[in-house]
Amino acid sequence: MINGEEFEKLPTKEKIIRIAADIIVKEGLKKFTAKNIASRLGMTDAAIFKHFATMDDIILSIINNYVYRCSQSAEVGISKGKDIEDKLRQVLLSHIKVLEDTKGAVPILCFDFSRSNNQKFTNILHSFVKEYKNTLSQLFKEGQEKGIIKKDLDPEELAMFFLGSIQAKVFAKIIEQGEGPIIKNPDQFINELFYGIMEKKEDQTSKDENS
Amino acid sequence: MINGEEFEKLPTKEKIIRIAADIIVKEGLKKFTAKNIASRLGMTDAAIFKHFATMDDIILSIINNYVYRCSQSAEVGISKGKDIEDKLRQVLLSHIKVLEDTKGAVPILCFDFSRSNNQKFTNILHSFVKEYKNTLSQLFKEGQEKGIIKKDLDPEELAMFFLGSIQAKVFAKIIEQGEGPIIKNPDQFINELFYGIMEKKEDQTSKDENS
DNA sequence: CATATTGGTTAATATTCGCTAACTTTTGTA
DNA sequence: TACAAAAGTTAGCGAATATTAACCAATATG
Repeated sequence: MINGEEFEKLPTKEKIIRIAADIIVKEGLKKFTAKNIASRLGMTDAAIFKHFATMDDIILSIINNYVYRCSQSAEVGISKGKDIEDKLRQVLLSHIKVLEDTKGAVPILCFDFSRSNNQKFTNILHSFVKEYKNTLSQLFKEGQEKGIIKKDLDPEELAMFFLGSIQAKVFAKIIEQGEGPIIKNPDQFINELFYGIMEKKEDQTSKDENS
Repeated sequence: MINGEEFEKLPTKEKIIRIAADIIVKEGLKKFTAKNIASRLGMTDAAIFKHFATMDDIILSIINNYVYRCSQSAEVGISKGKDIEDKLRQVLLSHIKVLEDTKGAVPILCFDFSRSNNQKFTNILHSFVKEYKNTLSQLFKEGQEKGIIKKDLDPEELAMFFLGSIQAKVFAKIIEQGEGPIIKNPDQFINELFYGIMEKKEDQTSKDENS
């Protein structure tokens, strides 16, 4: 279902979170019910409420869980990177890693809950997107100051373009109901993203962007 | 609500379709109920079933209605365009027009119903995406043959990239809950899409014999 | 004018959902 | 070992949902 051996070892509460996310990702919010979650666990729906007070609490856990991992991955990426371009690359690679790990849950949840009228969810998600956008656009700004990123681009729009491109990949996978990873070749994907925004380096052109 | 004067003149059946689409786009599938639709029309929920046998039939109407417009827009674009690049540009411009007209309904419906387990919906949507993808990738192929599009790019992936980029814009608008158009500057948007894929034109009189 | 159709109502049905209560089993630990 | 807490069960409540039936008013059409 989600992993197999590893999954079985998890405490029920964690299993519920993962199954719930899986249901929302693969079947949509309408199928996110106590009964559906419980049946995948071989339990009755009532047992769910021994672990979560309400169904909304499950959603909150999913959001916090995944949003947290995604935010963390950005910090890790920045600390790992040697220069601006490398930092950006690391942030994106980490992001893609979480993305694959969670099967695209974050963008899908953002999309679904942005349309729910539940203020609690949308607030968390909006501040996540905002924060993440700031992180990226800060890197873009620094890159522009150092002359490696084109100066005529708006950092904020660039950040949304990056987030949007990732969402686009998730979208494509869901539409095509593909089985493999969301982004097949992360390095190539990042190169394509960078292609339009990086200032051309005249010297030492070692272009590895062939497909 | 949707337009005002014009809207009032529509037959109830058409009103139901538009309101239903609006609800799904703005509030998600979970809020798509007979009662919600009816209340916006000042009717009771039972009246809905005088116009549609089942709720699924409403969804089918929405999908067919919007998908048809989207497909048509592609044909119009191709017939309008003078050369490959122009055809592509026209197709995208037409697509964006429908997109704005329907407030992003098509990509959202594709996304939502791809995750519904209703085979009827997904079949229609998948064949739409497939067809639309073919239309675009055919244009890309021709463009590659004529040497105006980079030859190392896979036409099918390119097509999905285009569709994905549009979806990303819809995504961005929903996340940011913006009020204006989904794509503020269509020409600029298309230029950005083209930037990475078009063969650089050094000058008009290149050694290319296809000119 | 007569009347059949259209489009609306209220009331009811079966089903599903979130959630609780009461009870039982499992399990960690004093 | 004793026993309280944790984690399950069944049964059921109240609300919401899709859909239908029975009824009624307007309206198009013969």
